[in-house]
Order: sequence, then C-alpha cells, then structure tokens
Amino acid sequence: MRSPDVLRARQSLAPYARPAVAVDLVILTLVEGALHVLLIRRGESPFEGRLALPGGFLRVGDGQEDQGEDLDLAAARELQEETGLASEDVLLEQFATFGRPGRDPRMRVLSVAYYALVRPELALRVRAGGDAAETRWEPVAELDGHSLAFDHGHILQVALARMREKLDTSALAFSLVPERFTIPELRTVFSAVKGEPQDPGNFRRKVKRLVEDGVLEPAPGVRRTASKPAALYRFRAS
Amino acid sequence: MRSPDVLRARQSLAPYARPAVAVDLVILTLVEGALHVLLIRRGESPFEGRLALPGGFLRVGDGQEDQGEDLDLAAARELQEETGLASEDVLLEQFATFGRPGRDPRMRVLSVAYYALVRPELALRVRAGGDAAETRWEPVAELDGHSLAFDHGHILQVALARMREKLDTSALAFSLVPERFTIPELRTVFSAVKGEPQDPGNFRRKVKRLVEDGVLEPAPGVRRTASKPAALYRFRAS
DNA sequence: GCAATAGTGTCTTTAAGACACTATCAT
DNA sequence: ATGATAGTGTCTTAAAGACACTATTGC
Repeated sequence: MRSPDVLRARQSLAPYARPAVAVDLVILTLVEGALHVLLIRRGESPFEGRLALPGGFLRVGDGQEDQGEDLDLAAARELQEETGLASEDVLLEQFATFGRPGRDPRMRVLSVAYYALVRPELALRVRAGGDAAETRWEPVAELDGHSLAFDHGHILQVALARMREKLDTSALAFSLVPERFTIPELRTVFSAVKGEPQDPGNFRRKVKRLVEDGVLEPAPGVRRTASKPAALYRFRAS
Repeated sequence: MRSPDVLRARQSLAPYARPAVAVDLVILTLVEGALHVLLIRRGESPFEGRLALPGGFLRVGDGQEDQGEDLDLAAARELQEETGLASEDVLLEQFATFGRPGRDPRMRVLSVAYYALVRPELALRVRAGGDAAETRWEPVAELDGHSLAFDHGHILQVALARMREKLDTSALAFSLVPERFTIPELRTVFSAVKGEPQDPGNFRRKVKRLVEDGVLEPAPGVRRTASKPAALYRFRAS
C-alpha cells in the first residue's frame, strides 16, 4: 500500500478522475393535507419515462479565478428553473450527498441533495402538468419508492426522515403553511410530516407556548373555513 | 436564459467541468473529559504549516464499469490510513458537503464531510505526534477556528452542532465511551458535547430509563476509580 | 337546527431540573 | 478517618397525551 504522503503528492500533481456532481431537489408542499413532491417525467435514457427528482449539474468554472457557483446557489437556480420560485420564498436546505457507484449507469455522479419547502399558495403557481417536461406534484404517501429513477426514492426517504427529526426543533413547519396561518393549518403540517394525526387541544397548547415565547405572533384577520373561522398567526423572524 | 430542456441536453452530451471531490474527516474522541479532534499539520501549500482535518480525494473509476469507491468507503479508507482504525470500531457518519467556490485556492473542490467518533481506548492507539505527517489530537475547546486550513474550522463547528442535535436522540454518545462503560463516563461525554456539566443524579435517572427500555444493559464487572468503583453497562445492539 | 370544527379546560403521566443525602471505595 | 465520587431520594416544574366540553361559524 502506498503511504499517505505519496498519495497526497500524487493528488496535488495529477488528480484522480473527477465525478460529475449534480444538485437534486426534493421539493415538497402540502396539498389537501397531504405531502406532495414535485417530480419530473424523464424524457431520455436512462430511466426514460420514469419519474425523477428535479435537479441539474453543478456549474464549475474552468480555473482558479472562476470556480463556478456555490452549492446553495446551484440549488436555488435549479429551483427557479424547475418551478419559477425564488429561493427567498422557499426553505431550501442541504441534507445529504449521495454517491454510490452505479447509481447512474452512465458515469460516476454525486448528488448533493436539498429539500425545498413550498407554501401551498406558491405551489399553485408552479407550472405543473402542463409542461413539455411534464412536471407534477405527486402525493408522497402513495409513491412506490421503486418507481422513481436512479436512487431518488431513497433520497426522498432520507429527506423525509430528516424533516421528521427537525420538525419539532426548528422553524421548518412554518415554511409549509401560508405566511399567515391558522393553528389547524399548522397542525395539518405536523400530521402530514409525522404521518399521524395530532390532537387538536394538545397541539393548540404547544402553539400557544410558541406565542408566549415570542416565536409566533398573532396576525390580523381570520381565515374563513367550512365551519368556525380561525385566528391567524405568523412566524416572527426577529 | 436557456430553457431547461436545452440545458439538459447540453449536460448529457457535453458535461460541464467537474469539481474535485474530497472526503474530509472530523475524528473526535474524549481525552480527560474534553473533546479532542485529530488534526494534521500540512506540509505543503496552500496553508502550509497550518492544522487541517485529515482527508483525501474520492477515488473515481475511469468509466461505466469501474465507477470507483462509495463515499462511505472512501471515508472508511481515509480513517484507516490516517489512524489505523477500522471503520467497524468507529461511528462514521456523513453530515454535510461543503463547496464554496474559493475554499481551496487551487481549484474547485467539494468536501463531503464525515464525523468519526472514536472510543478513548482506541484513540490511544492512534499514532499521534510521532509521524512525519505530524498527526495530533487537539482539544476542541481551545481551538481558534481561524487557525485551521481551508474552511475546516467551519466544518468542525457544523459537525459539533450536528452532534449536539443528535446526542439525546441517537446512540451517538455510546461511541465515545468504552464498549463497557460507567454512568459517570457517559455523563462526561454529554457534558463535553453539550459544553455544560450534567447533574449526576438526574443523568443517572435518564440512563436508568434507557436500561428499562432495553437500550442499555448491565455488564459484568466494575470500573475501579479514584474513589468508589462504578457499575458497568453496555449498549444493546439488538 | 345541525354538522363541522375552532377553541377551552381538566386530569394523568412522564421527564427535566435543583439539590439534599447516603454508600463505598482508595489512600 | 477522610476525600472523592458512585448512587439514592425528594420536591418542583414543564410538557405530553387523553379526552370531555363549549363556542361560533356555514349550510
């Protein structure tokens, strides 16, 4: 075996072959109380005709001066290209990088994966279904993991697992409701992400604590519903 | 702006320039109750003479048939090369990927970062300080973030933040104590990672719950200490 | 009026935090 | 015996869960 020093020398002088690097997006929103993910029908091989996560290759410059775009910027650019949404309106967060050899049969490709949480009102604006590229919202719960192209089913599962971890300890949930939202709306998000219904009374108590702690604040107006109108709240950036 | 379809076509036919991809390791252990990270004194430009995280380039094959090594395997290989430790004896987990343009002045380099948690008994075996490459354990608390090469100070901070998040909700802590450990030993891990002392009585209660829940089990023997010997426990893989 | 759901209140259990106290070792 | 620390017990508070109940709307 070569010693580490020899390895290091070889690397700086004559680098190994490089992998292609893609940035893939798990774009999620809530439609009628259920998590939906934005998928694209692939029009070319491999996995032609299969659904896949939107994404694209990282732009790398051609030298020391121009080294290309940041990963977060690449994710924002892809989001814009695929949905027309600006990254300021969406929670966009890197969560893992996937690189198993063979995951793309053509060549070695690493995928730096981001999840993007889109408010329901913005999700409506996404050109879905009408495009040539055939972009569409698919309900996460009804997806067969094996139906997605590449390892995208796995990537989706990892994204969901991470979101479940962070749901209670971050501001993540507030990115899946309108900017001004009701407590029941927020409860729907928790129910959908956790996959089990949340008790209305207990959930309300939890949200009320957030208000007392200054995380949320009451917002003017009410939301008209099928029954009793509900009070509005908003997230305090502070 | 080019349409997405045109972009996709260009990419598959003539891929953009590719970044170099490194796998860097935040190798941590506990020495005398304090978190220590394994660092290497760089012997070459850039950042010659500065301390850096150990790591190396991902091995990518040269075609469709040989696509090279998996990311996890690359991390395990680097760990073995730098410390002599086998990945089975260490908790090795990817936590983020860093790719800011300019982070390496020579060229565009992505770094897929892993943390590696090493039991104190194994840490002693690591050839530290005696090598030509000058590998050494540095106390995390005393490190000036700006003293590390590249963005490695930042990478270290992200690793620690992630560990703090997962400490209470994963088996992470059990990888920083001997396979058979005492409650005070485990408490030291929590104190070091959280950065604040843990109450002995309350902490013991928490561990006892883990025993009742079958996460831990009593182990034979006792640990002799400077005072009263302590009972041993072990993590139940199950 | 009635269905639906926003919103309130209560009781119980669990866990965290503060902290006093006892037990058992090495020296 | 004494210092150190393993280990126990108690009191308080915060939060989760189960669940009964009231209030206000659209229809």
